Amino acid sequence: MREGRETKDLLYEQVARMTKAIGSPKRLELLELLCQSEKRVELLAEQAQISVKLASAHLKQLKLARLVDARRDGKYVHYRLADEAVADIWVRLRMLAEERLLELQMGLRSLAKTPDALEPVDRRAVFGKAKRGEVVVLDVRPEAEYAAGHLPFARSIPLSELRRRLNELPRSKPIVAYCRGPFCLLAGQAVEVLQRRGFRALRLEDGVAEWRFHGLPVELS
Amino acid sequence: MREGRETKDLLYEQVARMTKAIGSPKRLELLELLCQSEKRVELLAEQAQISVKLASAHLKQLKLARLVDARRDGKYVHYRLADEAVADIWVRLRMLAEERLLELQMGLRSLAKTPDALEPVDRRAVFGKAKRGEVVVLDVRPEAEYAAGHLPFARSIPLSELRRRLNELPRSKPIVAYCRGPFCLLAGQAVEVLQRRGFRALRLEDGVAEWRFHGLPVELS
DNA sequence: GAGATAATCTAACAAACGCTAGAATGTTTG
DNA sequence: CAAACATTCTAGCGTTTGTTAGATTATCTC
Repeated sequence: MREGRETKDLLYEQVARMTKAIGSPKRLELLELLCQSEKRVELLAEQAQISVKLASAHLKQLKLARLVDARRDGKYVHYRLADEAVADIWVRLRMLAEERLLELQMGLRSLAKTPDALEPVDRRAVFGKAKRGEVVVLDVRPEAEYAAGHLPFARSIPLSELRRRLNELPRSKPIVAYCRGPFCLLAGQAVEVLQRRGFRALRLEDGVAEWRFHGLPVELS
Repeated sequence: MREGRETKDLLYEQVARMTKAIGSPKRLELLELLCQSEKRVELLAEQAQISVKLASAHLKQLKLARLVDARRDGKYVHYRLADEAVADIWVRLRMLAEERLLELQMGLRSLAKTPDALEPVDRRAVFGKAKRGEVVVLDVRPEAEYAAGHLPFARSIPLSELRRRLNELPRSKPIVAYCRGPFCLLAGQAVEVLQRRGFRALRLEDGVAEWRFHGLPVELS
């Protein structure tokens, strides 16, 4: 069975090819961004804080590994995840790393500037309270991402507009802000702004990918 | 928020570190082997058909990424998966690659020598039939792997002993053979042997990791 | 058709990786 | 304590990868 080894090598080789494509910091960030909504290269580059050229190169690799698809629209090229399962794998890899890598846990802790860390907001409880109107769920991502999918009962106020639009928010209820997920800074900054103005605000670490992952509904619009 | 970028980079960096460790053909093969049972370096090297030195180097990387743990026992070092979730990720990555990479599908097809490929044996149906004694489920992996976990109602006859022990098998019922999973050659070879001797035999592509993954029970003993 | 814009391709280089072979370590066994 | 064995460490190699910068392609707009 000498021929078997070669086929076997080919099989693992293919899985490795795909996994390697996932396994780069920038490409993981790009995938996370694509979990929010489909985007053009330039926007991806800006949001991942890399050059357009580099973004393009990374996206090419992701496409070669069949993790994303590209679609041309005039002079723009829009990229999107090739499969729901890619978002799922991203969330799983991140969770496994969070659970097992100390350095990651420390990094996350340093993101939560209010070192309370206490009561990691429970997503099902939030869902219930949002449904009954006991809290306001606030999506602080750019509006296009909100439109592509958001938590049920969530309102959209992008972080960039938050200071201008504080009057839309109630002081009577707690505000639960979320963004792209645990690695994203937007919700943390939003909570900071809100708390400084005297709102009762806290962060939900989930993004839509995490919400979906845990079997909770996600709304389009 | 200049400091935010650095922390963010660190976070993706960590997930990438772990993912990179998974993303190598040999290390994937080693992980798959470790999904079966804990093993010593020498055995892993032999089963993955690489040198002990190389196996040791790869295992070191897996350990550094906290994907596996090592335990010294006399002059041997036993490696095992650090977490159930690692097996789960392996199965998921493999399934995603199977679904999306053409080269992989072709490779798999060339493994199934009987190009029937028809009726990909349904695992739940097998479970039911095995329970009712309508089929014999046969585990053809080495005995130690069987002992560390096997499908319910499965009997163990390692491939290496199969020719000698054919008399233990009934000719009246279908025999369903399985091994380490879709990439493993053992079950295919067993089926070939059995069919040539006039048994009704077919292959179940699952291994215990796939079985577990799909929420079916796995027995110890 | 000229100029502007979005994205990709090419070339180049340093850094990281996969693999091999030789030396070294730790443990058991006589 | 010496010999045998399992495993790891070190050094070296060719290859692949991440990144940048310059040239190129495709599309839109005037």
